Amino acid sequence: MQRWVGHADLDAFYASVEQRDCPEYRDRPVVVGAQPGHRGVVAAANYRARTFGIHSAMPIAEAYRRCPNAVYLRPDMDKYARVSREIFQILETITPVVEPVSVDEAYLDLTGLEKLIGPPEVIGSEIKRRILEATGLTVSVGIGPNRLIAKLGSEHRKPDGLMVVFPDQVLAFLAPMPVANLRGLGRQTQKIFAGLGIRTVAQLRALPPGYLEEHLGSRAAVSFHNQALGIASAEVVYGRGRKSISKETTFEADVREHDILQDTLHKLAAEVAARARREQLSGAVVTLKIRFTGFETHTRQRKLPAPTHDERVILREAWALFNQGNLPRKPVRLIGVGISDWQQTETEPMQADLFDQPQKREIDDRLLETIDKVAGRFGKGMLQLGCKKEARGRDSS
DNA sequence: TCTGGGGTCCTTAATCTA
DNA sequence: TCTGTAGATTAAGGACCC
Repeated sequence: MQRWVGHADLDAFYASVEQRDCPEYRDRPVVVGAQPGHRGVVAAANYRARTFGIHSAMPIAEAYRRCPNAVYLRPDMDKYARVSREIFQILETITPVVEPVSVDEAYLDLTGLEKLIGPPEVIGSEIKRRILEATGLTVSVGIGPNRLIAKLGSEHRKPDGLMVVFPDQVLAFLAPMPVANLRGLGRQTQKIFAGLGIRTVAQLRALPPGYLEEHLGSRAAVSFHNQALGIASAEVVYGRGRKSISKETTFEADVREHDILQDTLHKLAAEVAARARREQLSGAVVTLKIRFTGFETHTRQRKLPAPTHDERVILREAWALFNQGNLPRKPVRLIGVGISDWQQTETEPMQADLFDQPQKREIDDRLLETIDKVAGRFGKGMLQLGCKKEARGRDSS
């Protein structure tokens, strides 16, 4: 059976949501990101703003220079997350196998849907129609025999595009593309390719095997060589879990004072811990990220004897990493903290700040009551089976 | 010149362990 | 018991993505 992978990518997502919600922004350049006059970059720019040369990751001061008349908005991440959830629900009406990449992007396994919905173009149109009708937002869709082709397809016809690449069209589709379009090829690698005089995928494909390896190492060489031939994974992973939670902040002006740094770290640790508790995750590795004056960035991490989602533990470890003595003594531009390396705890520690003693007793009593009922109904064997299944981790359970 | 925030994955080196 | 070594784990940094 022919494998079909879809890639759906919302157009200028943050800016489009703001424009949809505020009709007076229609026909105006909209830039979502930092406020002009502050430190920060562009998170999203609508297509009108892009005609001024504004693009995401551009310093906000530069964007303002190019277009002082644009609408400048701070991101409203909660709102985008709500819209995103709505969109993912719509995607799941097409296929249950949806792999989110970010808030505005997902891969879909469309294999075998031809009999149900129709040929790939019809499936793509249906995705676009359902999202537009329900949310008022446009999406670009690429469909191809694997993830790479699907992704390049959705990029190819942006905005509001639909592109289907059949297996026998893959090589011709890729050939004229700039190598910069390939996955995992950023600024550094582009410099190397430019130095070698390679601009297009066709040129890359024509290189003798081994040549790339000398300049990029074996792993990257194999990856780019395969991509040039259109060879990539067609696997779409449903419900891929996150691997870390982190929170960081850049100061308006660089900071020397330890009390400000510690206070900030405390707030960040509390947010990380709260998010971890909400998602029922405990991490055994705490990471401190710190950026000094001059953009010099360091990370320090430490593995804990037991996983945690307790802000006090996260703060204590992060502060200890900061004071280890192996970091420069310079003013701090950015500070951040994260946890990772999820591990199943035998018994989740109950948060002292969430429940008082009588509440804890009540919860314990009700828990024991429930266990008795379940054990009575299904027998101990079933109860143990349930516990084991749970212990395998939240993804599999 | 100016470079946010939240992530993933890879490479390399040091350290631990069998 | 000592020593050398291979493989696993940990830690740090960097490239890349959205």
